[in-house]
Amino acid sequence: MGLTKTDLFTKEQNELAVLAKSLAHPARIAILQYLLESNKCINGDLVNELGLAQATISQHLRELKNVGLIQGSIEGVSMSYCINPEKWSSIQKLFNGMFDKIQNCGPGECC
Amino acid sequence: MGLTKTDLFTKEQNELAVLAKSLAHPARIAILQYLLESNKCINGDLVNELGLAQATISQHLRELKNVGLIQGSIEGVSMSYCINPEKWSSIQKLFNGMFDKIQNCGPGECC
DNA sequence: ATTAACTATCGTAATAATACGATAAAAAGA
DNA sequence: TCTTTTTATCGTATTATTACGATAGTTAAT
Repeated sequence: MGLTKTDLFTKEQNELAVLAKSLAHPARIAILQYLLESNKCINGDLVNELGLAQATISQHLRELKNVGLIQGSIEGVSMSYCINPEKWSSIQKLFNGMFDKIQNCGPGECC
Repeated sequence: MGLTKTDLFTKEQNELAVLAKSLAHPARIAILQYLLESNKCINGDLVNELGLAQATISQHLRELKNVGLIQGSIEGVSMSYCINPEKWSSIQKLFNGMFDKIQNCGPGECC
């Protein structure tokens, strides 16, 4: 046990969950917000900004990169990260596709 | 270690992360989608629908209830759950507040 | 009063996530 | 070449999540 039973769910449900998980930590939210403000950032910036250890920041950056929300390119001795605009737009559509499904209830239909 | 350092982040960052975490499991996505379709549901419906044990479903329902995304009312012997429309709308605004912050980059500004 | 139906909680095993020190690796500059 | 700067990865301790059986509690029906 303790293992998510992925095969019980649809592809969309798993995809939404994986993307939500990538946002499910305040450090990763902070990284994304920093990127949205500055357009690019390097690991070292974030170490100063967030107050977490360099190894921890690198780990969070990798998770965001794994789901495709950010991308990185080598810039001399450092690494430049930025938002992947296509993926960013697609995650927004995916979430809103769910959010928009709300319907108002008839009498006695809701709780 | 292993403990998220909540105090390093803003209230908004922590709030976004907590809400994202509540969506970070396919079973909870499935529960919400089922609620969006049917307007209400009971634990037993979901046990049949999802194929997880009753105790597991109940645990997921509790997490969604804890963040306020759903609410429940007693209906005879069973429990009727439904989406909390106010919270649903507020989470959508919160996420879109972040999603919408993307800006297009000038030349050489991105990676 | 007993039974049936349904849900919540407890206890617990298995797995995942978080954080960081230590170390490796790669590029730039002295 | 050697040092400096920067990032990634490994190893690991701690905490959190997931899943489920067992059990208790509640309401409705018999």
